[in-house]
Amino acid sequence: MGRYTINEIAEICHTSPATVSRVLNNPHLVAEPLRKRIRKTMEEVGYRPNPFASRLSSRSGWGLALFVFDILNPFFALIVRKIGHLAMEQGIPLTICDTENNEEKEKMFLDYLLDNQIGGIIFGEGISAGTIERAMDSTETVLIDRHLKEGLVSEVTSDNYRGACQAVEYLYQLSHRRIGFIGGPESWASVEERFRGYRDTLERNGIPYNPALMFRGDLRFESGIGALEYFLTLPEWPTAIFSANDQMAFGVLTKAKAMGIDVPGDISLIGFDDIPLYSLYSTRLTAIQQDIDALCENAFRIMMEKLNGTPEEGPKDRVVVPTRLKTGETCGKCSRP
Amino acid sequence: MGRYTINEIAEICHTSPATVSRVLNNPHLVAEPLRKRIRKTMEEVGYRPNPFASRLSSRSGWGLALFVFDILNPFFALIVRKIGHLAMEQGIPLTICDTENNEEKEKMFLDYLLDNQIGGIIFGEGISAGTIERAMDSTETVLIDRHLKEGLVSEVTSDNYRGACQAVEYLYQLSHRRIGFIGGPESWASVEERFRGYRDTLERNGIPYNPALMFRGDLRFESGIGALEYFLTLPEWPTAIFSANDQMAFGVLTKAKAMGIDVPGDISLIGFDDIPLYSLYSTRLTAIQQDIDALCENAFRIMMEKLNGTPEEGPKDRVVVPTRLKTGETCGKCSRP
DNA sequence: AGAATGAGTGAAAACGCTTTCACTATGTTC
DNA sequence: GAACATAGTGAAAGCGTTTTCACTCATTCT
Repeated sequence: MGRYTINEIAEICHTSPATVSRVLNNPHLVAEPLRKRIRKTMEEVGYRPNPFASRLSSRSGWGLALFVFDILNPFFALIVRKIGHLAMEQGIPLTICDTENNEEKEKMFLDYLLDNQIGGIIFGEGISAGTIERAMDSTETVLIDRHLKEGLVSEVTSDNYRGACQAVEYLYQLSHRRIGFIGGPESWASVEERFRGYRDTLERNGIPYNPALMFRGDLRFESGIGALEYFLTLPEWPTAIFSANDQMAFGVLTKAKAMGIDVPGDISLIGFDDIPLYSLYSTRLTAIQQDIDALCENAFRIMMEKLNGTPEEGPKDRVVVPTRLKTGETCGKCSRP
Repeated sequence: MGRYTINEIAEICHTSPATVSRVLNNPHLVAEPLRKRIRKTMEEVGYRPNPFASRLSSRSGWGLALFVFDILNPFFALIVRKIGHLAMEQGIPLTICDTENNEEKEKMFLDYLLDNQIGGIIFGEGISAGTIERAMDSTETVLIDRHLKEGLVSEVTSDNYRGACQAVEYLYQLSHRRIGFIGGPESWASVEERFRGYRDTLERNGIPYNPALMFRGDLRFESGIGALEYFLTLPEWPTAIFSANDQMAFGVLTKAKAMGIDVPGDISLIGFDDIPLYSLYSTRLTAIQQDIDALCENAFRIMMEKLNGTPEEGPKDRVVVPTRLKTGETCGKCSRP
């Protein structure tokens, strides 16, 4: 525990508490030799500033929070893990808010955080716009893999559009022409981007967009199953399916196996995310890989800049992280007309 | 944000800050009418105490932390979620520490938490004894699904021993006599309990324990695969397998399917945990179900009692939560001698 | 009746830090 | 050489609570 106080350090060094405080917060205001002496003493006695006193005095917020809508989803679990480590390295407490896709819970978490003068909040995809906007009024915010009104918020996203293009382009190269798409709720901007990428790439290759080949899921495993069932009711089955995330892709895969449909023999399948956990499955999924570490590092860096830096109100940062194609065993040359 | 201060409330109510503070912390010390008036005013102006001032003044720690060794494991993710909500309901910040099974990281997290005067720490299974003991010296600790030296720490565990007995008893009822067991590292006490339950139940039924039927895994999916491979090298295959957790059981299941071995036709399989997430798989696993909610609620309750209650140093609490058998599709009547 | 008890309250001193202000040496500028 | 910056430092006043201590009335006990 923080045994020593700033006063004791001051006494030992024959200086004043004010100066000691300065070497902590504005080192350049203290002359070199004195600064070194104070630093050394702190080191020796193992001085730790009392965070409560410091916050009370400076009236600034403390700590970060991370909102995710489903911690059981490995994509978010990885984000939680990564941000958790980044925060710890900087000595910043991180509160995880798992909203379970429930606006009521979002509100409770947010109220509670604002009461406690949180320093900043990082929001993941799937959190309602209302909650984010309310947070923005009172604290620093960064969005990770989530898009809100242009230019208003700092956000870090994968290049969802380009990623989707890569996926469809790849299937096109494999001679697929009837490509199904499994999307998500319209409110998820990042997933809508993938849809745009899908549609544009088709059209760029001279294939008109066919709404019958678009199935809206909810990004969960089960909707993958539903999607495949739907596609099989079509007079002409798609020869390939692009799923907006891995979980649904695995729904497709599982259902296909259960029905004796061969992947990629009968249908090719490509996912989005490339979650390492899914190596559990006996079949390695081909997918567009998101660089989760880069996503988190950028979001965290921007947050730190906001917390430390001058509160200049310029245009908000916007970082786009590239994706890459990770080939697995679920895509093959098209075998049907 | 906490706009009003205790002084302003006092002024409005024509009383002193001391009295206002008392209605917050020791309401019984304030006479009824005055107390009501103060409460009403707080309500009206939306008073929120400043947590920093409060902690600074009372010199007590703040917030809780939860250590888990792998947040990608759904069993722990569920614990994180549940404890997260319990904490939020009580208005207590919760820091998640995902140690990734790495003692170095445990140490960093702990140092950091102690520096920041954490109020209490809840440890999950898989955290090293050294870390826990160090924490116990400086802050309140509760163990969840983790056993340490008898009587020293408060702990909440599933009835691992009884659960294992249930599993083996069930297989025995189905006429299985050659039952394999997939265990975990010896250092995981909860898993060792399952082993004890396995062995004792066999012997109670007149079946001598056969070390060849015991395989030590690491609780990960991959070791399930390894376990099955090992069992198949035996001159006589087991007719049933009891896995100390679901993940390894799914390893077995996946490998069995890949090899064309029928479950439960050729081999029956029972797991431990019963994680809902695994409903993903097309086959519903038979498993011993742990009551995660009860585990978390008890652990949290004990922690709250420690934080609020008198610091009496009696024997530590020890809560054991019962398990139940959840039948799926992976166990059947024994078909081989 | 006088003393002793106890409930209810307020004044004031912490808690450990930040920050403003004033002050003293040093340069720097015409 | 007077007027003025500028760097470096300390004194002291907060920040919003909690907590100790002392005080005032009632009430109860001899």
